[in-house]
Amino acid sequence: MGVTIRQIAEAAGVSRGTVDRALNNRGRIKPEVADRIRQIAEEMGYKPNQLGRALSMSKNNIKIGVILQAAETPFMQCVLEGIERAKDEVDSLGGTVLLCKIPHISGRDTIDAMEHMRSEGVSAIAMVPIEEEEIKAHINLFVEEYHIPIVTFNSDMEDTKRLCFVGQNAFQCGRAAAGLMGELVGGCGKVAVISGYSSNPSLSNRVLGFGSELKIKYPEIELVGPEYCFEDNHLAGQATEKILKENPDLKGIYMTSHGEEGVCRMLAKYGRAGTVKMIANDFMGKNYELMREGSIHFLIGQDAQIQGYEPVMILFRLLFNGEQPKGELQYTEIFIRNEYTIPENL
Amino acid sequence: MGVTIRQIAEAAGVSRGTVDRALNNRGRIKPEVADRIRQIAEEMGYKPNQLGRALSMSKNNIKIGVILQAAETPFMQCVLEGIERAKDEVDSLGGTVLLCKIPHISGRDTIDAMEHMRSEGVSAIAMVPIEEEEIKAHINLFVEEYHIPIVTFNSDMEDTKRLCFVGQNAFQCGRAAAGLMGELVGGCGKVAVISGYSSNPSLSNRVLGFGSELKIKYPEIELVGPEYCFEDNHLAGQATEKILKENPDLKGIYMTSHGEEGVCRMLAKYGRAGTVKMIANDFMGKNYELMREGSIHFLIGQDAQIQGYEPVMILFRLLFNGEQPKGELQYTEIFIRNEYTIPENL
DNA sequence: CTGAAAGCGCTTACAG
DNA sequence: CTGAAAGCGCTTACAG
Repeated sequence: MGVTIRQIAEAAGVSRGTVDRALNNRGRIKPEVADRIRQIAEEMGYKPNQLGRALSMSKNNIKIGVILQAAETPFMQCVLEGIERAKDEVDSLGGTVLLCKIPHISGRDTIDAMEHMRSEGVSAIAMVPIEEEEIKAHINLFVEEYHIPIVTFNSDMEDTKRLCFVGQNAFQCGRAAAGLMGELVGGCGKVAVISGYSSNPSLSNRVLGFGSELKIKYPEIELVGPEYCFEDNHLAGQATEKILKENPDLKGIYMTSHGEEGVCRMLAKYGRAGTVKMIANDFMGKNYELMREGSIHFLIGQDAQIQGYEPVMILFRLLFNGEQPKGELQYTEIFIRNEYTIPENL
Repeated sequence: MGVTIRQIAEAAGVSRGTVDRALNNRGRIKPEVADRIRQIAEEMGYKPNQLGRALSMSKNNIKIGVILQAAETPFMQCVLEGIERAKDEVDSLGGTVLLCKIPHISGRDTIDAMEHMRSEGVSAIAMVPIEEEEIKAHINLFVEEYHIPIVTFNSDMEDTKRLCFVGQNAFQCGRAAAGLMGELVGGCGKVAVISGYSSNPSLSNRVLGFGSELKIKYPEIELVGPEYCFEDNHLAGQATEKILKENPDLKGIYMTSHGEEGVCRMLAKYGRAGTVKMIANDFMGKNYELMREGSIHFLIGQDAQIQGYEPVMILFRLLFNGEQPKGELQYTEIFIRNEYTIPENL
């Protein structure tokens, strides 16, 4: 066990309260005394016990709000697991997490949720933002007027006063896919991209990263598409069929969004599953299965749980210890998996 | 804030001590009373506050010993960071971690360290074992006679009474490399393996996994080697030269151990860097650099920090909460990285 | 079998 | 500017 505040108090011949004031710069203490106490603490190798600290501070009840968008999707379900993990941790440290799940995507609901959280007295908010001016203004309002710090996750909102962002670097994700695809097809031939929505910034950035890196590193690869499938298997299948018909010599497909199953089914129908190299995103749905059977060659993914866990913990550490986040952009790791590196518990 | 033991005591009309006895099955309580209290706790949604628990239990001072082997190597330095992280966490929860670094590899020193830890009164040990009968016997002695649970990490010691193992599944790691190599070389041609020591089980398992999976999935690939380089760059270069001379049509090299730089230098000398596809292990030394410059195509690695962190925390959770580890073999994730997925802080 | 009390290390009004 | 005391939620001897 370490040195305690009581031992320092005894060594310095003062009360514990005085030691506390000295060590935590709370003022209302004679500077010389404070200096002397700090020195003694230093000499004795004092390290504050977080347990005592947390228990004693749990009266203050740090309350953190979380707003999740599109909460029904499989990906967000994983993010949710991370949020729950953070919630348990915060709970066990005497804080509270207030969670608001918005089933689909709604700017109106988001603003309502923010206001609700404010009325509940949260001291900070972690949220998935939406590209709307009103939301942007609201984030700035909360941060500047109400002094409620905000962390964005999953999607960023760059030109706001948000504290930081936790999520994937989608452009880099696309580049990683390009690096893989280039090697898979031997650096030449036709490669197609199928994406979800042209309006979704994450997906667009994957497309952009993929295309630009192919052009730089594998100039002999010809890019087909992007086609859009609206994250729908049937439409993804149709897009695949169209691509296959127009490009019988197709060597690879990069799928930025959901709809993988539709693509694989169509490839199978044309007897091309496994020979057309396929790279997809995220470790959800049937993706592992499709990889095991050889239709998908690589999966690129993110640790969805971390996206839920970190934003909450960043805010907790800020409120509890005054610890600032490490950086404004906290990109999650980009995982590459092949059929041999599928985690066992799935 | 959650429900407290005091609220339950009031609701049940008993003392807090009685609630504690009921909820933690400490006995010395009338069964009916215990049942009723448990039911009330359930109804009120009681979740014990870890903070109060930990603070109160910090009198007992849980002490965990860690024995690190070959502590001077870069890999173990990363493992060490994980140990330090766990140590901080354990400290802040009122426990103690006693660390013993053995600079090289020594069975004698390992046993001395174990005895030292016992004399210091540790309640559990996390250690890197060595393939020696004496160590094996000592592990069993500690577990069975002294009731000091032991977790092995990095290397396992399967036929002992150790609680569990945290580390890489080396065979699977080799298979993952085979899957990558197969795609890199287009499923045919000559591929070589260079390893470190034939006596090291982890390295041998990588070689085995690589070879066996190539045979199954890419029967048209011809395997050259393994050659051994004793983790030395110069010897690795010589091995590479020999392989290149004997196999001018070589398409790929899988390097199971250190010595990557020597291989890459020799490939460059023969003008084959980048065209001979190379896969190496671990995110240390110059590996990222070699990947950025295109000499290494994929790196397979493990989260070294986790190997230090988890064993300590597994033991802490066991001693503090009575929580059993999830399984006997806790394989760390096998990471695949290409030049686009190099973490930013490196 | 049960309760009252002390204690873990820290923070925080309150009194002076 | 400083101290004495109460309290955070739990556990643990001790007394009965």
